[in-house]
Amino acid sequence: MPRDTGAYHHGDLRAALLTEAAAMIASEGTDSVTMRAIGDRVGVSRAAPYRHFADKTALLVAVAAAGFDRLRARLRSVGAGAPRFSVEEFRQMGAEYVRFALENPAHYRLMYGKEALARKDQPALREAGDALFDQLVSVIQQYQRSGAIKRQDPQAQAYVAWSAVHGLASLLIEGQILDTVDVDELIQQTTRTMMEGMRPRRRPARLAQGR
Amino acid sequence: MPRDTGAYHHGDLRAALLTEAAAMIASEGTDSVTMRAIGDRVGVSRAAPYRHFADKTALLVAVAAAGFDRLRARLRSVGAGAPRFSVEEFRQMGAEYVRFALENPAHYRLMYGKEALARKDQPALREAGDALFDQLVSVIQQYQRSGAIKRQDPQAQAYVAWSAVHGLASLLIEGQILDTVDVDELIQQTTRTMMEGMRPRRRPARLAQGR
DNA sequence: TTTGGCAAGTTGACAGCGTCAACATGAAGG
DNA sequence: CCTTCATGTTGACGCTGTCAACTTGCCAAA
Repeated sequence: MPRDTGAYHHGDLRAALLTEAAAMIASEGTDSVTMRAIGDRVGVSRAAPYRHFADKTALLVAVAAAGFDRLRARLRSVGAGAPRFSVEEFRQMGAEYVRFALENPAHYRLMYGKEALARKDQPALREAGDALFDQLVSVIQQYQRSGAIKRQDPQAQAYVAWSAVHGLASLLIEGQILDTVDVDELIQQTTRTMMEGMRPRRRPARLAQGR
Repeated sequence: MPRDTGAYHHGDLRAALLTEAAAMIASEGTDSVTMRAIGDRVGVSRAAPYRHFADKTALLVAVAAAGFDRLRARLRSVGAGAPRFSVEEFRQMGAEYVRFALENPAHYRLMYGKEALARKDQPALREAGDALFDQLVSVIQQYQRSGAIKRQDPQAQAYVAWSAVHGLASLLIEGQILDTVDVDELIQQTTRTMMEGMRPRRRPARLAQGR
């Protein structure tokens, strides 16, 4: 607190860069993040970030990883209104996922965009993404035990559910869905259809699977 | 064929640029497409493309639009093996959609990437995308008449189905899905779950719609 | 208390990028 | 034959990410 002003060494430049980058992404889009611009905003020269990140991609990857953490935390505190392990509660999680994307479109795009291709090289991003996915798998296992959804490979089921909400989020974010449609309604219908498809069939082996 | 060699005027530069851009995208990714590089490949200077496209984005948008056309044509010729309007036929369309994305990852990414945000300004892209969507809606209407899926707002149902396949395609393309999973199996399960959720309930008004 | 080393920040420079203005060329029609 | 104009070229500009070389100031050892 004392010598912050005019301090030659910044204090915690790494954290400041992450915060500022996230702010710029939210307000002006990822393209607005340049090394010069972010340096100016934080009060530092263009090359200073290279002491903390190997290159611009590494900086963006770190921001993306933080996004996964935020999303995960948000999903964990969902379903307060609905009964535990109810179909409704699971639907609410899906809806919350889509809402996160709609509220943070540029950030969401960054999380799944092509920078993410480096995830194999970027352990931070990989771990953050895996943590989110693992949480989904474990939720699904709980729902299977409660009988709300089919007992199948939970990992595969997680991918299916993830596909549904991620697909809807992407289409909405990228402007592929007509402005005339009611977004909340569409979210409801998507999550409901997905749950309907994952629910156990009434009489398992009657004529469900022909041949 | 006669005066192609050394011709000052190129002949059909616009078409050549589209072809070459698509080739570069497929083999080296969209980032490899620079005005200078594509000019070299086609045998023309860096500024020549500006006689045919307002800027680089316009060129990429045109390539993306061509992608929508290809995808649409491909989907139209699906389901030869399965009975008309069968659940299986519809599933095959979804699977084919995902396969297109897997075979043309960079192109698919371009079609739905941020360049697409300009689609409101780019009539060509908008029309190509809308044409694909309209085709999906009309297919859904046919399936509704045949009784294979629920009779609901076909447009909303189209968005739901689209979300499922687009989401799966995106996750696969961006490397979010573990290498250990069987991709074909996952495609099967995703399309099957989606169809299951869209299928009419056995006794329409028994306890399906609570309240 | 002095001093030496090292992490952290700065500046200058470079190549590559998209793009524009000015210029050149050549095919087509009077 | 000459004019016209779409279509190409070249030079230049500002912006980008990044690196090398330099500077600064904190911290620990003597």
